[in-house]
Amino acid sequence: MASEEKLNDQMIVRREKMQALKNQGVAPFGHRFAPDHDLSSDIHAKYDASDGELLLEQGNIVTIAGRMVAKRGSGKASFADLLDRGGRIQFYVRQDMVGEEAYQLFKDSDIGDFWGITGDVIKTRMGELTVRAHEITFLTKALRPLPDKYHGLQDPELVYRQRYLDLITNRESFERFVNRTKIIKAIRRYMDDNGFLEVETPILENVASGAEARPFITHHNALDIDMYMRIATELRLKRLIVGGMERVYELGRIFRNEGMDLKHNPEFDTMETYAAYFDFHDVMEETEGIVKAATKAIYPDLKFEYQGTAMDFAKPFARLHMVDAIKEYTGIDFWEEMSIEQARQLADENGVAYESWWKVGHIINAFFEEKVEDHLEQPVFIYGHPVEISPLAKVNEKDPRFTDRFELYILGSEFANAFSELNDPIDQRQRFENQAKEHAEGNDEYQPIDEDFVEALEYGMPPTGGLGVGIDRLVMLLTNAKSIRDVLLFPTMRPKK
RNA sequence: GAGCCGUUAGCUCAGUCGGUAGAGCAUCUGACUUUUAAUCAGAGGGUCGACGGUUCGAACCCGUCACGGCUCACCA
Repeated sequence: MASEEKLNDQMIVRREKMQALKNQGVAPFGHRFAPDHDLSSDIHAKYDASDGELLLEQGNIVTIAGRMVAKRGSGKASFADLLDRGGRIQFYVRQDMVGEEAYQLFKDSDIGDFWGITGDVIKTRMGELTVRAHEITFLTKALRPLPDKYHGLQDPELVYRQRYLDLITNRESFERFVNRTKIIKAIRRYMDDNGFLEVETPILENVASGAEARPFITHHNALDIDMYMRIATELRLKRLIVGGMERVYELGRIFRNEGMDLKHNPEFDTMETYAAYFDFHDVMEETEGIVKAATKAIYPDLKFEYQGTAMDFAKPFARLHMVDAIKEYTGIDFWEEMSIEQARQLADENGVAYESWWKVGHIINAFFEEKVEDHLEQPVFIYGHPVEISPLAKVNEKDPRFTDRFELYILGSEFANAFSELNDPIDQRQRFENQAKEHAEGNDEYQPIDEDFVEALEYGMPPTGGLGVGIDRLVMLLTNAKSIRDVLLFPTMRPKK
Protein backbone atom coordinates (compact mmCIF):
# COMPACT_ATOMS: atom_id res chain seq x y z
CA MET A 1 0.00 0.00 0.00
CA ALA A 2 1.25 3.41 -0.97
CA SER A 3 0.28 4.80 2.40
CA GLU A 4 2.70 2.40 4.07
CA GLU A 5 5.42 2.84 1.48
CA LYS A 6 8.17 5.31 2.21
CA LEU A 7 8.09 8.11 -0.33
CA ASN A 8 11.34 9.11 -1.96
CA ASP A 9 12.22 12.68 -2.82
CA GLN A 10 10.75 12.44 -6.31
CA MET A 11 7.46 11.01 -5.13
CA ILE A 12 7.15 13.75 -2.52
CA VAL A 13 7.87 16.48 -5.09
CA ARG A 14 5.31 15.05 -7.50
CA ARG A 15 2.64 14.91 -4.82
CA GLU A 16 3.41 18.54 -3.98
CA LYS A 17 3.07 19.44 -7.64
CA MET A 18 -0.24 17.61 -7.77
CA GLN A 19 -1.47 19.74 -4.86
CA ALA A 20 -0.16 22.89 -6.58
CA LEU A 21 -2.18 22.01 -9.68
CA LYS A 22 -5.32 21.61 -7.58
CA ASN A 23 -4.65 24.99 -5.95
CA GLN A 24 -4.47 26.57 -9.41
CA GLY A 25 -7.74 24.99 -10.43
CA VAL A 26 -6.12 22.46 -12.78
CA ALA A 27 -7.36 18.89 -12.36
CA PRO A 28 -4.28 16.70 -11.78
CA PHE A 29 -6.25 13.70 -13.06
CA GLY A 30 -8.24 15.18 -15.88
CA HIS A 31 -11.31 14.21 -17.80
CA ARG A 32 -12.22 13.80 -21.43
CA PHE A 33 -9.92 15.08 -24.12
CA ALA A 34 -10.55 14.76 -27.83
CA PRO A 35 -7.44 14.30 -29.94
CA ASP A 36 -8.14 14.27 -33.64
CA HIS A 37 -7.88 10.91 -35.36
CA ASP A 38 -4.21 11.22 -36.24
CA LEU A 39 -1.74 9.36 -34.05
CA SER A 40 1.90 10.36 -33.86
CA SER A 41 2.62 7.63 -36.42
CA ASP A 42 0.02 9.08 -38.82
CA ILE A 43 1.53 12.54 -38.51
CA HIS A 44 4.97 11.11 -39.28
CA ALA A 45 3.57 9.19 -42.24
CA LYS A 46 1.88 12.29 -43.65
CA TYR A 47 4.57 14.90 -43.14
CA ASP A 48 8.00 13.32 -42.59
CA ALA A 49 8.84 13.76 -46.27
CA SER A 50 7.52 17.32 -46.46
CA ASP A 51 9.70 20.37 -46.77
CA GLY A 52 9.90 22.51 -43.61
CA GLU A 53 9.01 25.79 -45.30
CA LEU A 54 6.08 24.20 -47.08
CA LEU A 55 4.77 22.85 -43.76
CA LEU A 56 5.04 26.32 -42.25
CA GLU A 57 3.00 27.74 -45.12
CA GLN A 58 0.41 24.98 -44.93
CA GLY A 59 -0.09 25.39 -41.18
CA ASN A 60 -1.49 21.89 -40.67
CA ILE A 61 -3.21 21.87 -37.29
CA VAL A 62 -3.28 18.66 -35.24
CA THR A 63 -4.45 17.72 -31.76
CA ILE A 64 -2.60 14.90 -30.05
CA ALA A 65 -2.60 13.42 -26.57
CA GLY A 66 -0.15 11.22 -24.74
CA ARG A 67 2.47 10.75 -22.10
CA MET A 68 5.44 13.11 -22.02
CA VAL A 69 8.47 10.79 -22.06
CA ALA A 70 11.30 13.28 -22.53
CA LYS A 71 11.73 16.97 -21.91
CA ARG A 72 14.40 19.36 -23.11
CA GLY A 73 13.63 22.62 -21.41
CA SER A 74 14.96 26.02 -21.91
CA GLY A 75 14.04 29.43 -20.55
CA LYS A 76 11.03 30.43 -22.58
CA ALA A 77 10.84 27.62 -25.15
CA SER A 78 11.02 23.87 -24.61
CA PHE A 79 10.97 20.64 -26.56
CA ALA A 80 9.47 17.40 -25.32
CA ASP A 81 8.50 13.98 -26.66
CA LEU A 82 4.93 12.76 -26.53
CA LEU A 83 4.19 9.03 -26.58
CA ASP A 84 0.89 7.73 -27.88
CA ARG A 85 0.00 4.26 -29.16
CA GLY A 86 1.42 5.13 -32.54
CA GLY A 87 4.81 5.99 -31.10
CA ARG A 88 6.63 9.22 -30.34
CA ILE A 89 6.47 12.70 -31.70
CA GLN A 90 8.29 15.82 -30.60
CA PHE A 91 6.35 18.86 -29.51
CA TYR A 92 7.51 22.40 -29.00
CA VAL A 93 6.16 24.78 -26.42
CA ARG A 94 6.94 28.50 -26.54
CA GLN A 95 5.93 30.94 -23.87
CA ASP A 96 4.95 33.55 -26.46
CA MET A 97 2.57 31.08 -28.13
CA VAL A 98 0.84 29.41 -25.20
CA GLY A 99 1.02 32.28 -22.70
CA GLU A 100 2.95 32.71 -19.47
CA GLU A 101 0.57 30.79 -17.26
CA ALA A 102 0.43 27.70 -19.48
CA TYR A 103 4.17 27.81 -20.05
CA GLN A 104 4.80 27.83 -16.31
CA LEU A 105 2.44 24.87 -15.97
CA PHE A 106 4.44 23.06 -18.61
CA LYS A 107 7.76 23.88 -16.95
CA ASP A 108 6.47 22.49 -13.67
CA SER A 109 5.24 19.26 -15.28
CA ASP A 110 7.25 16.07 -15.08
CA ILE A 111 8.30 13.32 -17.42
CA GLY A 112 5.48 10.81 -17.20
CA ASP A 113 2.67 13.39 -17.10
CA PHE A 114 -0.02 13.33 -19.80
CA TRP A 115 -0.62 16.32 -22.06
CA GLY A 116 -3.03 17.21 -24.81
CA ILE A 117 -1.43 19.40 -27.48
CA THR A 118 -2.99 21.41 -30.29
CA GLY A 119 -0.59 23.02 -32.72
CA ASP A 120 0.79 23.20 -36.22
CA VAL A 121 3.13 20.66 -37.72
CA ILE A 122 6.58 22.10 -38.38
CA LYS A 123 10.13 20.95 -38.93
CA THR A 124 12.94 22.10 -36.70
CA ARG A 125 16.30 23.34 -37.82
CA MET A 126 17.55 19.76 -37.49
CA GLY A 127 14.69 18.55 -39.66
CA GLU A 128 12.68 16.79 -36.96
CA LEU A 129 8.93 16.76 -37.41
CA THR A 130 7.42 18.65 -34.49
CA VAL A 131 4.04 19.81 -33.27
CA ARG A 132 4.37 23.48 -32.30
CA ALA A 133 1.88 24.00 -29.51
CA HIS A 134 -0.77 26.69 -29.73
CA GLU A 135 -2.70 25.29 -26.81
CA ILE A 136 -1.69 22.78 -24.17
CA THR A 137 -4.00 20.89 -21.82
CA PHE A 138 -2.76 19.17 -18.71
CA LEU A 139 -4.37 15.71 -18.55
CA THR A 140 -2.81 13.53 -15.83
CA LYS A 141 -0.09 13.78 -13.22
CA ALA A 142 2.37 10.89 -12.80
CA LEU A 143 3.17 10.49 -9.10
CA ARG A 144 6.12 8.17 -9.72
CA PRO A 145 9.13 8.74 -11.98
CA LEU A 146 9.53 6.63 -15.12
CA PRO A 147 12.50 4.30 -15.62
CA ASP A 148 15.68 5.56 -17.25
CA LYS A 149 14.72 7.29 -20.50
CA TYR A 150 17.76 6.06 -22.38
CA HIS A 151 18.25 2.48 -21.23
CA GLY A 152 14.60 1.76 -20.61
CA LEU A 153 13.55 -0.81 -18.03
CA GLN A 154 16.18 -3.57 -18.02
CA ASP A 155 15.57 -5.64 -14.90
CA PRO A 156 13.74 -8.73 -16.25
CA GLU A 157 11.81 -9.14 -13.04
CA LEU A 158 10.39 -5.62 -13.29
CA VAL A 159 9.79 -6.03 -17.03
CA TYR A 160 7.45 -8.96 -16.29
CA ARG A 161 5.91 -7.74 -13.05
CA GLN A 162 5.39 -4.15 -14.19
CA ARG A 163 4.80 -4.73 -17.88
CA TYR A 164 3.28 -1.26 -18.22
CA LEU A 165 6.71 0.26 -17.55
CA ASP A 166 8.26 -2.03 -20.14
CA LEU A 167 5.59 -0.97 -22.65
CA ILE A 168 6.27 2.72 -21.99
CA THR A 169 10.04 2.55 -22.19
CA ASN A 170 10.82 -0.37 -24.51
CA ARG A 171 9.18 0.23 -27.86
CA GLU A 172 10.26 -3.13 -29.34
CA SER A 173 8.35 -4.85 -26.58
CA PHE A 174 5.25 -2.74 -27.32
CA GLU A 175 5.55 -3.57 -31.03
CA ARG A 176 5.94 -7.27 -30.25
CA PHE A 177 2.58 -7.35 -28.50
CA VAL A 178 0.95 -5.46 -31.35
CA ASN A 179 2.39 -8.09 -33.67
CA ARG A 180 1.09 -10.86 -31.44
CA THR A 181 -2.40 -9.53 -31.99
CA LYS A 182 -1.83 -9.21 -35.75
CA ILE A 183 -0.68 -12.83 -35.90
CA ILE A 184 -3.68 -14.11 -33.96
CA LYS A 185 -6.10 -12.05 -36.04
CA ALA A 186 -4.52 -13.39 -39.24
CA ILE A 187 -4.94 -16.95 -38.00
CA ARG A 188 -8.59 -16.38 -37.13
CA ARG A 189 -9.19 -14.75 -40.48
CA TYR A 190 -7.66 -17.76 -42.24
CA MET A 191 -9.87 -20.18 -40.33
CA ASP A 192 -12.99 -18.10 -40.88
CA ASP A 193 -12.23 -17.80 -44.60
CA ASN A 194 -11.94 -21.59 -44.82
CA GLY A 195 -15.35 -22.30 -43.40
CA PHE A 196 -14.38 -23.07 -39.81
CA LEU A 197 -16.68 -21.95 -37.02
CA GLU A 198 -15.01 -20.41 -33.98
CA VAL A 199 -16.41 -21.84 -30.75
CA GLU A 200 -15.80 -21.60 -27.00
CA THR A 201 -15.74 -24.66 -24.76
CA PRO A 202 -15.42 -24.97 -20.98
CA ILE A 203 -12.23 -24.08 -19.17
CA LEU A 204 -13.52 -25.72 -15.99
CA GLU A 205 -13.76 -29.46 -16.59
CA ASN A 206 -14.77 -32.53 -14.63
CA VAL A 207 -12.16 -34.60 -16.47
CA ALA A 208 -8.92 -33.04 -17.72
CA SER A 209 -8.29 -35.02 -20.85
CA GLY A 210 -7.24 -34.60 -24.46
CA ALA A 211 -3.52 -34.47 -23.69
CA GLU A 212 -0.93 -36.00 -21.42
CA ALA A 213 -0.31 -33.38 -18.76
CA ARG A 214 -0.91 -32.67 -15.11
CA PRO A 215 -3.87 -30.35 -14.59
CA PHE A 216 -4.58 -27.54 -12.14
CA ILE A 217 -7.25 -28.53 -9.66
CA THR A 218 -9.78 -26.05 -8.34
CA HIS A 219 -12.94 -26.30 -6.32
CA HIS A 220 -16.54 -25.41 -7.01
CA ASN A 221 -18.17 -24.42 -3.73
CA ALA A 222 -21.87 -24.74 -4.58
CA LEU A 223 -21.48 -28.21 -6.11
CA ASP A 224 -18.77 -29.07 -3.58
CA ILE A 225 -16.68 -30.84 -6.20
CA ASP A 226 -13.12 -30.47 -7.40
CA MET A 227 -12.82 -29.35 -10.97
CA TYR A 228 -9.92 -29.26 -13.40
CA MET A 229 -8.69 -26.43 -15.58
CA ARG A 230 -8.61 -27.72 -19.14
CA ILE A 231 -5.32 -29.07 -20.49
CA ALA A 232 -6.61 -29.24 -24.07
CA THR A 233 -9.74 -28.44 -26.05
CA GLU A 234 -9.60 -31.65 -28.08
CA LEU A 235 -12.37 -33.82 -26.69
CA ARG A 236 -14.89 -31.00 -26.42
CA LEU A 237 -14.31 -29.95 -30.02
CA LYS A 238 -14.67 -33.52 -31.29
CA ARG A 239 -18.06 -33.72 -29.59
CA LEU A 240 -19.01 -30.77 -31.78
CA ILE A 241 -17.95 -32.76 -34.85
CA VAL A 242 -20.27 -35.53 -33.62
CA GLY A 243 -22.89 -32.79 -33.33
CA GLY A 244 -22.54 -31.95 -37.01
CA MET A 245 -20.64 -28.66 -36.90
CA GLU A 246 -18.16 -30.24 -39.34
CA ARG A 247 -15.50 -27.52 -39.15
CA VAL A 248 -14.72 -25.91 -35.79
CA TYR A 249 -11.82 -24.22 -34.12
CA GLU A 250 -11.05 -22.76 -30.73
CA LEU A 251 -8.18 -20.41 -30.04
CA GLY A 252 -7.72 -19.88 -26.34
CA ARG A 253 -6.04 -20.45 -23.04
CA ILE A 254 -5.18 -23.85 -21.63
CA PHE A 255 -3.45 -24.70 -18.36
CA ARG A 256 -0.82 -27.30 -17.50
CA ASN A 257 0.57 -27.77 -14.04
CA GLU A 258 4.15 -28.34 -15.09
CA GLY A 259 7.57 -26.73 -15.08
CA MET A 260 8.32 -23.25 -16.39
CA ASP A 261 11.21 -22.29 -18.63
CA LEU A 262 12.04 -20.35 -21.78
CA LYS A 263 9.33 -22.18 -23.71
CA HIS A 264 6.76 -23.05 -21.04
CA ASN A 265 4.30 -21.00 -19.04
CA PRO A 266 1.59 -22.64 -16.91
CA GLU A 267 -1.11 -20.94 -18.96
CA PHE A 268 -0.70 -20.59 -22.69
CA ASP A 269 -2.70 -20.33 -25.89
CA THR A 270 -3.41 -23.10 -28.35
CA MET A 271 -5.58 -23.30 -31.37
CA GLU A 272 -7.24 -26.60 -32.16
CA THR A 273 -9.15 -27.16 -35.37
CA TYR A 274 -11.26 -30.11 -36.51
CA ALA A 275 -12.60 -30.72 -39.99
CA ALA A 276 -14.93 -33.56 -40.89
CA TYR A 277 -13.82 -35.66 -43.90
CA PHE A 278 -10.20 -34.35 -43.73
CA ASP A 279 -7.34 -36.79 -43.35
CA PHE A 280 -3.94 -35.78 -42.05
CA HIS A 281 -2.73 -34.86 -45.53
CA ASP A 282 -5.51 -32.28 -45.78
CA VAL A 283 -4.56 -31.05 -42.33
CA MET A 284 -0.97 -30.56 -43.51
CA GLU A 285 -2.26 -28.29 -46.25
CA GLU A 286 -4.37 -26.47 -43.71
CA THR A 287 -1.46 -26.13 -41.26
CA GLU A 288 0.86 -24.76 -43.91
CA GLY A 289 -1.83 -22.25 -44.84
CA ILE A 290 -2.25 -21.13 -41.24
CA VAL A 291 1.47 -20.72 -40.59
CA LYS A 292 1.99 -18.84 -43.82
CA ALA A 293 -1.00 -16.57 -43.18
CA ALA A 294 0.36 -15.79 -39.71
CA THR A 295 3.83 -15.13 -41.08
CA LYS A 296 2.52 -12.92 -43.85
CA ALA A 297 0.86 -10.67 -41.26
CA ILE A 298 4.36 -9.63 -40.13
CA TYR A 299 6.62 -10.51 -43.05
CA PRO A 300 4.81 -10.10 -46.40
CA ASP A 301 7.62 -11.91 -48.28
CA LEU A 302 7.58 -14.86 -45.81
CA LYS A 303 11.30 -14.42 -45.08
CA PHE A 304 12.66 -13.45 -41.68
CA GLU A 305 15.33 -14.16 -39.09
CA TYR A 306 14.96 -15.87 -35.76
CA GLN A 307 17.85 -15.27 -33.36
CA GLY A 308 20.27 -15.01 -36.27
CA THR A 309 18.94 -17.94 -38.32
CA ALA A 310 17.43 -17.06 -41.69
CA MET A 311 13.99 -18.61 -42.20
CA ASP A 312 12.24 -18.98 -45.55
CA PHE A 313 8.57 -19.89 -45.46
CA ALA A 314 7.96 -19.04 -49.12
CA LYS A 315 8.85 -22.57 -50.21
CA PRO A 316 6.53 -25.55 -49.63
CA PHE A 317 7.16 -27.18 -46.26
CA ALA A 318 9.07 -30.51 -46.37
CA ARG A 319 7.37 -33.78 -45.35
CA LEU A 320 9.26 -36.68 -43.78
CA HIS A 321 8.15 -39.91 -42.07
CA MET A 322 9.47 -40.16 -38.52
CA VAL A 323 11.12 -43.50 -39.23
CA ASP A 324 12.79 -42.11 -42.37
CA ALA A 325 13.97 -39.10 -40.38
CA ILE A 326 15.60 -41.39 -37.81
CA LYS A 327 17.17 -43.40 -40.63
CA GLU A 328 18.51 -40.22 -42.21
CA TYR A 329 20.20 -38.97 -39.05
CA THR A 330 21.30 -42.27 -37.42
CA GLY A 331 21.21 -44.95 -40.11
CA ILE A 332 18.94 -47.05 -37.90
CA ASP A 333 15.93 -48.57 -39.68
CA PHE A 334 12.82 -48.91 -37.55
CA TRP A 335 10.77 -50.03 -40.54
CA GLU A 336 12.00 -53.51 -39.70
CA GLU A 337 9.71 -55.43 -37.39
CA MET A 338 11.42 -55.81 -34.05
CA SER A 339 10.80 -57.07 -30.55
CA ILE A 340 10.99 -54.85 -27.49
CA GLU A 341 14.27 -56.61 -26.61
CA GLN A 342 15.78 -55.65 -29.98
CA ALA A 343 14.58 -52.09 -29.62
CA ARG A 344 16.06 -51.85 -26.13
CA GLN A 345 19.36 -53.15 -27.43
CA LEU A 346 19.44 -50.45 -30.11
CA ALA A 347 18.63 -47.88 -27.45
CA ASP A 348 21.43 -49.16 -25.21
CA GLU A 349 23.91 -49.09 -28.09
CA ASN A 350 22.99 -45.51 -28.94
CA GLY A 351 22.73 -44.05 -25.48
CA VAL A 352 18.97 -43.57 -25.58
CA ALA A 353 17.41 -43.96 -22.13
CA TYR A 354 14.04 -45.69 -21.67
CA GLU A 355 11.55 -46.61 -18.98
CA SER A 356 10.63 -50.17 -18.00
CA TRP A 357 7.06 -49.82 -19.27
CA TRP A 358 8.08 -48.55 -22.71
CA LYS A 359 7.08 -50.40 -25.88
CA VAL A 360 8.90 -50.27 -29.24
CA GLY A 361 6.96 -47.18 -30.27
CA HIS A 362 8.10 -45.24 -27.24
CA ILE A 363 11.71 -46.09 -28.09
CA ILE A 364 11.26 -44.97 -31.71
CA ASN A 365 9.88 -41.68 -30.41
CA ALA A 366 12.86 -41.32 -28.04
CA PHE A 367 15.28 -41.85 -30.95
CA PHE A 368 13.48 -39.12 -32.85
CA GLU A 369 13.53 -36.68 -29.96
CA GLU A 370 17.15 -37.26 -29.06
CA LYS A 371 18.79 -37.82 -32.43
CA VAL A 372 16.69 -35.90 -34.94
CA GLU A 373 14.65 -33.06 -33.45
CA ASP A 374 17.52 -30.62 -32.90
CA HIS A 375 18.66 -30.91 -36.52
CA LEU A 376 15.34 -29.79 -37.98
CA GLU A 377 15.75 -26.14 -38.92
CA GLN A 378 13.44 -25.12 -41.76
CA PRO A 379 9.77 -26.13 -41.51
CA VAL A 380 9.22 -29.88 -41.88
CA PHE A 381 6.18 -32.05 -41.28
CA ILE A 382 7.25 -35.17 -39.41
CA TYR A 383 4.52 -37.80 -39.79
CA GLY A 384 3.75 -41.39 -38.88
CA HIS A 385 4.16 -41.33 -35.08
CA PRO A 386 4.05 -44.69 -33.26
CA VAL A 387 0.62 -45.69 -32.02
CA GLU A 388 1.84 -46.01 -28.41
CA ILE A 389 2.41 -42.26 -28.09
CA SER A 390 -0.69 -41.25 -30.05
CA PRO A 391 -3.77 -42.33 -28.11
CA LEU A 392 -6.18 -40.14 -30.10
CA ALA A 393 -4.88 -40.73 -33.63
CA LYS A 394 -6.07 -43.16 -36.25
CA VAL A 395 -3.69 -46.01 -37.07
CA ASN A 396 -2.22 -46.17 -40.55
CA GLU A 397 -4.16 -48.48 -42.82
CA LYS A 398 -1.04 -50.22 -44.17
CA ASP A 399 1.12 -50.35 -41.04
CA PRO A 400 -0.75 -50.48 -37.74
CA ARG A 401 2.42 -49.75 -35.74
CA PHE A 402 2.13 -46.13 -36.82
CA THR A 403 -0.58 -43.51 -36.90
CA ASP A 404 -1.75 -40.97 -39.44
CA ARG A 405 -0.31 -38.19 -37.37
CA PHE A 406 2.17 -35.36 -37.98
CA GLU A 407 3.97 -32.65 -36.12
CA LEU A 408 5.36 -29.47 -37.67
CA TYR A 409 8.96 -28.85 -36.61
CA ILE A 410 10.80 -25.57 -37.02
CA LEU A 411 14.20 -24.84 -35.48
CA GLY A 412 14.06 -28.03 -33.42
CA SER A 413 10.75 -27.15 -31.79
CA GLU A 414 7.26 -28.49 -32.31
CA PHE A 415 4.78 -25.94 -33.61
CA ALA A 416 1.79 -28.09 -34.52
CA ASN A 417 0.47 -31.56 -33.80
CA ALA A 418 -2.22 -33.12 -35.95
CA PHE A 419 -3.79 -36.36 -36.98
CA SER A 420 -6.56 -38.21 -38.62
CA GLU A 421 -8.76 -38.51 -35.58
CA LEU A 422 -9.59 -41.86 -34.09
CA ASN A 423 -13.34 -42.24 -34.56
CA ASP A 424 -13.68 -45.92 -33.60
CA PRO A 425 -15.22 -45.91 -30.10
CA ILE A 426 -14.14 -49.49 -29.37
CA ASP A 427 -10.52 -48.71 -30.26
CA GLN A 428 -10.71 -45.41 -28.37
CA ARG A 429 -11.87 -47.12 -25.20
CA GLN A 430 -9.05 -49.67 -25.58
CA ARG A 431 -6.44 -46.90 -25.96
CA PHE A 432 -7.73 -45.04 -22.92
CA GLU A 433 -7.48 -48.29 -21.00
CA ASN A 434 -3.90 -48.82 -22.21
CA GLN A 435 -3.12 -45.33 -20.97
CA ALA A 436 -4.61 -46.18 -17.61
CA LYS A 437 -2.40 -49.26 -17.57
CA GLU A 438 0.66 -47.12 -18.37
CA HIS A 439 -0.33 -44.94 -15.49
CA ALA A 440 -0.35 -47.98 -13.23
CA GLU A 441 3.05 -48.98 -14.64
CA GLY A 442 4.64 -45.65 -13.84
CA ASN A 443 3.66 -43.03 -16.43
CA ASP A 444 2.39 -40.12 -14.35
CA GLU A 445 1.29 -38.19 -17.43
CA TYR A 446 -1.53 -40.03 -19.09
CA GLN A 447 -5.00 -39.54 -20.44
CA PRO A 448 -7.72 -40.28 -17.94
CA ILE A 449 -10.68 -42.16 -19.40
CA ASP A 450 -13.35 -39.76 -20.58
CA GLU A 451 -16.42 -42.01 -20.65
CA ASP A 452 -18.71 -39.27 -21.83
CA PHE A 453 -16.47 -38.70 -24.83
CA VAL A 454 -16.43 -42.40 -25.74
CA GLU A 455 -20.21 -42.38 -25.57
CA ALA A 456 -20.27 -39.44 -27.97
CA LEU A 457 -18.09 -41.41 -30.40
CA GLU A 458 -20.57 -44.27 -30.23
CA TYR A 459 -23.14 -42.01 -31.86
CA GLY A 460 -20.73 -41.72 -34.78
CA MET A 461 -18.04 -39.16 -35.58
CA PRO A 462 -17.27 -38.79 -39.27
CA PRO A 463 -13.68 -39.26 -40.39
CA THR A 464 -12.02 -36.08 -39.13
CA GLY A 465 -8.71 -34.28 -39.39
CA GLY A 466 -7.62 -32.43 -36.25
CA LEU A 467 -4.86 -29.94 -35.53
CA GLY A 468 -3.30 -28.28 -32.50
CA VAL A 469 -1.07 -25.21 -32.80
CA GLY A 470 1.02 -23.66 -30.03
CA ILE A 471 0.17 -20.00 -30.49
CA ASP A 472 2.78 -18.58 -28.13
CA ARG A 473 5.58 -20.55 -29.78
CA LEU A 474 4.49 -19.29 -33.16
CA VAL A 475 4.41 -15.72 -31.88
CA MET A 476 7.90 -16.17 -30.41
CA LEU A 477 9.19 -17.39 -33.76
CA LEU A 478 7.59 -14.55 -35.68
CA THR A 479 8.59 -11.80 -33.26
CA ASN A 480 12.12 -13.03 -32.65
CA ALA A 481 11.46 -13.57 -28.93
CA LYS A 482 13.83 -15.81 -26.98
CA SER A 483 11.49 -16.43 -24.06
CA ILE A 484 7.79 -17.22 -23.93
CA ARG A 485 7.61 -14.56 -21.21
CA ASP A 486 8.43 -11.95 -23.84
CA VAL A 487 5.24 -12.74 -25.77
CA LEU A 488 2.98 -12.95 -22.70
CA LEU A 489 1.93 -9.56 -21.34
CA PHE A 490 1.77 -10.90 -17.80
CA PRO A 491 3.73 -14.17 -17.46
CA THR A 492 3.22 -16.28 -14.37
CA MET A 493 5.41 -15.08 -11.50
CA ARG A 494 5.89 -16.11 -7.92
CA PRO A 495 4.25 -13.58 -5.56
CA LYS A 496 6.64 -10.83 -4.60
CA LYS A 497 5.98 -11.42 -0.86
C1' G B 1 13.26 -30.20 -8.75
C1' A B 2 19.09 -29.62 -9.30
C1' G B 3 23.40 -26.53 -10.62
C1' C B 4 25.45 -21.66 -11.72
C1' C B 5 24.81 -16.36 -11.57
C1' G B 6 22.37 -11.92 -9.87
C1' U B 7 19.81 -8.44 -6.10
C1' U B 8 23.76 -1.30 -4.33
C1' A B 9 19.65 5.86 -5.08
C1' G B 10 13.22 6.20 -8.71
C1' C B 11 15.96 3.86 -13.33
C1' U B 12 20.78 2.06 -15.69
C1' C B 13 25.15 0.53 -13.53
C1' A B 14 30.41 0.97 -10.94
C1' G B 15 32.32 -0.29 -6.16
C1' U B 16 39.93 -2.04 -5.67
C1' C B 17 42.87 -5.80 -0.45
C1' G B 18 37.28 -6.00 4.59
C1' G B 19 38.33 0.51 6.68
C1' U B 20 31.99 4.63 7.54
C1' A B 21 28.75 4.66 -0.39
C1' G B 22 29.90 6.32 -6.26
C1' A B 23 28.60 7.80 -11.59
C1' G B 24 24.99 8.85 -15.55
C1' C B 25 19.85 9.70 -16.16
C1' A B 26 15.85 11.38 -13.08
C1' U B 27 14.77 15.14 -8.88
C1' C B 28 15.55 20.23 -6.57
C1' U B 29 17.65 25.70 -7.14
C1' G B 30 19.49 29.19 -10.84
C1' A B 31 20.65 30.53 -16.26
C1' C B 32 18.98 29.74 -21.28
C1' U B 33 13.14 31.38 -27.21
C1' U B 34 15.02 25.41 -32.48
C1' U B 35 16.42 21.23 -28.44
C1' U B 36 17.76 15.79 -29.87
C1' A B 37 20.47 10.96 -24.07
C1' A B 38 19.86 19.55 -24.68
C1' U B 39 23.73 22.46 -22.15
C1' C B 40 26.06 25.24 -17.97
C1' A B 41 26.52 26.24 -12.38
C1' G B 42 25.09 24.34 -7.68
C1' A B 43 22.23 20.90 -4.21
C1' G B 44 19.60 16.80 -2.12
C1' G B 45 18.62 11.62 -2.36
C1' G B 46 20.84 4.78 0.30
C1' U B 47 17.48 -0.65 5.61
C1' C B 48 23.87 -2.07 -0.23
C1' G B 49 17.26 -8.15 -1.04
C1' A B 50 16.18 -10.24 4.40
C1' C B 51 18.05 -12.57 8.74
C1' G B 52 22.11 -14.63 11.34
C1' G B 53 27.55 -15.44 11.86
C1' U B 54 33.05 -14.21 11.55
C1' U B 55 35.77 -9.58 12.59
C1' C B 56 38.08 -3.93 16.28
C1' G B 57 35.39 -2.99 11.65
C1' A B 58 31.22 -6.22 6.39
C1' A B 59 28.03 -3.81 0.18
C1' C B 60 32.55 -7.06 0.17
C1' C B 61 34.00 -13.24 3.83
C1' C B 62 30.61 -17.57 5.73
C1' G B 63 25.49 -19.66 6.51
C1' U B 64 20.09 -19.67 5.93
C1' C B 65 15.98 -17.69 3.45
C1' A B 66 13.28 -14.65 -0.44
C1' C B 67 12.81 -13.08 -5.46
C1' G B 68 14.76 -13.17 -10.40
C1' G B 69 17.85 -14.89 -14.66
C1' C B 70 20.44 -18.81 -17.27
C1' U B 71 21.53 -24.14 -17.91
C1' C B 72 19.72 -29.10 -17.14
C1' A B 73 15.53 -32.48 -16.13
C1' C B 74 9.88 -32.81 -17.41
C1' C B 75 6.65 -30.88 -20.92
C1' A B 76 3.97 -27.70 -25.63
